Formats: sequence, C-alpha cells, structure tokens
Amino acid sequence: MNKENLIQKLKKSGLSNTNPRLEVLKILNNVNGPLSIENIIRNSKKRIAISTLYRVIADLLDAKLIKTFSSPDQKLLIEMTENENTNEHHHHLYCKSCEKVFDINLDNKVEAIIEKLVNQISQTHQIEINEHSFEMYGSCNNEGKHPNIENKNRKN
Amino acid sequence: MNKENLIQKLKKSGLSNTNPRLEVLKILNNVNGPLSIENIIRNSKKRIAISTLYRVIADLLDAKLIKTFSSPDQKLLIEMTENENTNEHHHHLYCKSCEKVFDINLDNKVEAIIEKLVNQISQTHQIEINEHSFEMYGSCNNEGKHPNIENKNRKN
DNA sequence: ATATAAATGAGAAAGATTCTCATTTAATAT
DNA sequence: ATATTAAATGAGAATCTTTCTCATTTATAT
Repeated sequence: MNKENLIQKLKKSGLSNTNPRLEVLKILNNVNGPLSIENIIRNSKKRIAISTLYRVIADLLDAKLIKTFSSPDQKLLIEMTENENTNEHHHHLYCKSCEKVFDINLDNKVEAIIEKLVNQISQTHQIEINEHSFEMYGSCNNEGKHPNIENKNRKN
Repeated sequence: MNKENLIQKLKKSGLSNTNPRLEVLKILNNVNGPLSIENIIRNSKKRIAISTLYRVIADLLDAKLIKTFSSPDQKLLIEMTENENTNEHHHHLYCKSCEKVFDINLDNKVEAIIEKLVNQISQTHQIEINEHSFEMYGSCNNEGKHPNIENKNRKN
C-alpha cells in the first residue's frame, strides 16, 4: 500500500493528514507483524514525541485503522487493520526464544468452524461477540537460545 | 480446594508457605475468573505490600501455580492454573459493557479440533507450540450501559 | 494569504512495576 | 521448644509506561 492510499485511509476516517499519523501508518504498513511502541519509535524517520505517538495510536484505534493487543510480557503491540471489506483476520504466534510475533492465517474452513463456535458461545452466554483472537505460544528453538533460566518471571 | 491443599501446592513446588503466597492462592481460589492486581489487593484480608504482591505473582508464575495474561485495556490479569494432571484449560470472554472476564470451557470435541489445528501450525512454522488461548470480545448490553462514547481510546 | 480549529512537542504528572535494603518469618537442626 | 540461618517481606526509592497540560505549530476552509 502506497503513501496516497494511506492518506486516503486517514481522510476516509475523518482524520486530518498529519506527519505523525502518516508516519505511524507507513511504519506499520512496512512490516508483516505487530510492532511495539519502542519498535515504532526506532523505525520512524522523523522524530515523533512520545505523547504524540500515544495520541496517534488512540486516534487510529478509534478510527479502526489499527488494532492493539498485548504481548505475553505485557507490552502494547500495534498492527494495521486488514482490509475492512473482507472479513479477513489473522491470529498470532508468539515465539519465546526469538521474541517475535508471527501472523498466522487460518484457512477459511477452519475460520468457519471457529465462527460457528463463537456464535454458539455468544448464544449460551447472551453476549454479542464482535471479535475473537486465537493466540499461540511457543519457541522455535533457533540459535540455541532456549530460555531455560531459573525464576524467569522474577526480575530480581 | 481447601487451605491444606493450597499449602501442599506450595510445598510441592518447592515454595515455602508464607502468608502472602497463601493469601494470594486463597483469593484466586475463591473466584471463578481471573483477577487484577487491584482486585487481589481489595480481596485480601491481611495487608500485602504491593512489591511483595508482584514478587509473589512472579514466583507462583514460575511454579506454574498461576497464569497471567492481559485484558484488552492492558491490565495484568491473574488466575489459578487448572489441575495440572488433566489437560483442562479454558478460554476467555471479555465483556466491554460490564467490564468482566468470563471463563469459557469448550467441549472436548472442539478442543480436539483446535489441538489438531495447533499441531498443523506447529509443523508448518517449525515452532514448538506449548500453549494456546482463544479470546473473545463482546458486550452483554446489560443495564443499558453500552459504551458508545466518541473517541473512546483517547483519555483526553 | 488569513483565520480558526485541531494536532503536536515538551515536560510534568500519574500509574504500574521493579529494585534495594533493613526487618521479619519460615524451615531446619539441635 | 529454641536457636540458627536462609529466605521472604515491607517500605519506599527508582524506573518504566502512559496520560495530561499548555504553549506552539500545522492543516483546512475561507
């Protein structure tokens, strides 16, 4: 997706086209997975104030141009929303050993099963469910850096 | 589960039986869903220092007696691990309107499907997947407090 | 080009989590 | 039961994350 498309996205959502907003969209658009606040700052060409970054994220979130969620270690992760027209959505695979998050696409058959499941739960619990996500946690065991540390959840 | 059982859990994990640890286990044991730090503090009879609480959580987590994850608004949620013997595990349903998290149990047939799916992904991505979770987001629309607020992701 | 409303940047403030270290407590051997 | 010792706790400081405030800058419509 090119710059013009991204500007159009902002416009369509009623958001003015400003440097920080466009920059964030560009950065998210350039990668295939979600990014942390830190990642975005690091990837940004022009300096964006941290307060602005949080505001931009809140605004893009309201406009549903991005989605946010948490990594297992409680970090905010941000990713671009997929094409709103299609019902596409993906899931996440967290790799402990290489500390990355991968997007996982399930084939339609499987998504259909999940959809059915969700509808069922929606009924039994009398709750309108408008979203779901399927998260997986593992380790690729690459490069021999298996995290086998004693008391790994305590920093000290 | 009674007090003795909880003490046994600590012992078996090689953790000494201290007031804060037992208190946290008791509190988590008394509820059917996950709790936040704030919830735990509020539910605790004896005063637990906040620094101790975080340490206790880290230690119980290492011992796999509890699990933690994040709510959609980025709050740390803590829950007791289910019986380690059985492969039981549950999923979560977040209700926006009443701000609660519900535990959802899927029947074995569905879990089996998911398990198969996970194995498949594990293979295609060459990653050993040791956990997965299925999260749902919705609103029960109870009490007419539907959050239909303009710019809801920006605090100000 | 100008006016006006909206967005930004910088730093302060608030909130969450971790760290440090002196004191208390639990486990163990007597 | 008591003393000993290592481990855990409590309190507050330090750090990190997120939000707020307000003066300045920028975008949009005229």
